[in-house]
Amino acid sequence: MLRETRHEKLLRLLREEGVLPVVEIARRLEVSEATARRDVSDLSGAGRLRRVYGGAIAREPVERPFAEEEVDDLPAKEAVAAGAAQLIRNGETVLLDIGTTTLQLARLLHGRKITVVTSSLAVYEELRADDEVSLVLLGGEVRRNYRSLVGQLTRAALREIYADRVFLGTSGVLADGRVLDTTEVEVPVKRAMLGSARQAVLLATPRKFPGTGSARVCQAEDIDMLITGQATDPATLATFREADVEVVQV
Amino acid sequence: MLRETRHEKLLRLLREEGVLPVVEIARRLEVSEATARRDVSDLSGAGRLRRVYGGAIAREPVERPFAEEEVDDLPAKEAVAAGAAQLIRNGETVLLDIGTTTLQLARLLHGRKITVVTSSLAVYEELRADDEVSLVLLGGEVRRNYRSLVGQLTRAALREIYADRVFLGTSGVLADGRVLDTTEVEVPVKRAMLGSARQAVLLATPRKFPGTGSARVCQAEDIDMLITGQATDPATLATFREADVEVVQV
DNA sequence: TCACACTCGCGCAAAGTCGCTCAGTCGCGC
DNA sequence: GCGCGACTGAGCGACTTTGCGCGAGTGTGA
Repeated sequence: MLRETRHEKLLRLLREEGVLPVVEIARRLEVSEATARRDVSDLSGAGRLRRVYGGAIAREPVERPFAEEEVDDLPAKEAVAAGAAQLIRNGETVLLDIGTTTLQLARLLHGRKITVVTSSLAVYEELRADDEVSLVLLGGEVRRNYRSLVGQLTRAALREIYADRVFLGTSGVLADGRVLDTTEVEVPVKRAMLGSARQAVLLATPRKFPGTGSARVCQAEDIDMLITGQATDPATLATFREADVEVVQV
Repeated sequence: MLRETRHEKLLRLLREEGVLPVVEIARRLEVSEATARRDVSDLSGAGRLRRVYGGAIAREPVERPFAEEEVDDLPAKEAVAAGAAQLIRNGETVLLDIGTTTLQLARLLHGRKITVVTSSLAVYEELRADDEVSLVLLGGEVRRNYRSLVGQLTRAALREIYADRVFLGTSGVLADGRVLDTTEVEVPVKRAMLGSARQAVLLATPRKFPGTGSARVCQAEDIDMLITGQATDPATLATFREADVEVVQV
C-alpha cells in the first residue's frame, strides 16, 4: 500500500474513533507496530493528530454527523427532504437511511399514517413520540458517533423487509454516477437497503456533487430517482438521466 | 486504556457523580488505587478537579440529566439486579429482556467491558452514552408504551445471536413453575431469547410470586437460574429446585 | 488524648511503549 | 542484470506507566 493512502486511512480511522492505541492501529492497518508508530509519528509531526503515550488522538474533531446543534447546509437539505416527503403516500412503508438529510425527511413525516423502517437512531428519536407513525428499527451494533445501527444483524433484518421506497443519503456523487460514503461499515447496510425496496430514491444536495467519500456504495443504475437542488452539476445529472434515473430538482 | 482517555473518563465520571472516593474511581476505571491516586493528582495539578482527603470533587458543574422515573418496589429490584450483575464477567455477551428489573441491571453495567444485546429501548437509552459497553439492538417494531422492540424482525435478529446469558424479567411466577407475562406480543420474543443464550437467568422479586399475567412464557425447566429475594414463597422455590434450577436469594 | 482505621506519597520491580538501528524486500531506471 | 532509494519488520536499550508494599500522615470516636 502506498504510504499516503495509509496515512489517510489512519486519519479517517481516528476521525471515526477519536482515540486509538498504536497496537490497534497496527492491527487495523495490517502493518507491524513499528510501521504504525512511524505513521503516527509522521502525522504527529505534521500536526494532523495528537500523540499520547500508547496511541494517538484525533486533532480534527471526531466526525459527529449529528452534532445536532447545527446541520451543515440545512436549507438545501430541508428542500430536498421536502421534495422526498411529497412522494410518500399514506399507508406506505418507507426505509430511511442514516444521515442528516434523511433526518430532515423524518422531521417532515410527523403525523403521517405510514410505516418508517430505519437503521438511524436519530430518526428513531425524532419519531418515537409520534403515535401516528408506525416505527420499525432494524437491529445491529450501535455506532455511537453516527447514531446508527450496522453489522450483520442489520443486514439480516433487511432480508426480512420489503419497503415501498428507500431514501438513501450520501456523502458524495461522482460525475460518472458513482455514489460514495465516508464510512466503510455503512456500505453493506446501504447496499442491503437498495435490495429491500421497490424504489430507490437518492437524496443529495448540490454540495454532494462531487462531495467527499472513499467507499463506493452503488452507481447511477442502482437508483430509481434522484432528488437534488437547482445548482447541481448538469453533467452528473446527465449521467443519471442516461441511466434511466428520474431526476427531480427542487 | 490510554492514560489521556482515562483522564477524560474520570472527569466525565466526576461530572456525573459530583464526588467520588478514590477507591470507587479505581474500581470504575479498572486500575489500582495507586494509579487512580496518580490520575487524580495529575488532574488536580492541572486544576481540572478539586482534591479532598479520600477522593475528588468535580470542578465543572455536575450533570443531572434525567430525573429517575418511579419504579415500583425499587429496592427489591435493585437487590435482584445486583445479584445478577455479579454473575457477569468481562468479555461476556448478555441478552437483556425488557422490563424494570432488567433496566436496573443495565444501570449496574456501566463501565463494564461487555456486550449487551437487548430489545429494550430503555436499556438502550441507559447505556448509549457509555463507550465501554458495546451495545447491540435487536430490530423490530417500536412499542412506545413498553419501550420495547417486538415482532418477526426481533425473532429474526435473535436467530443470529448467541449470548452467554439471557436475563429475563417476568410479571408473575406460579407455584407450579409457570413463568407469566401480561402482554402476549412479548411472549414469542422472550421464548426466542431463551433459545439464544447458553444460560437463562430469571429475575423475579418476591412480589412476582404469584404476581400477575395471563400469557405463559415458559416453565421452570426452561430456566437455569432464578434470582429473587428472601421473602419469596418457599413452595414455588421448591418447584424450581426440583426442576434443577439454581435458586439465588439475595 | 489516644487508639484505630483509613488514606497518602514514595520507592521498587515488572510490564508495556518508544525511537533507533539494521538488514531484508520491493520497484525503478540504467 | 544491477545498483539505488524508499519502505518495511525485527531487535534492542531507554523511557514511561503500572501495581504493590511500606512508613508517615490524617480523620474519627471513645
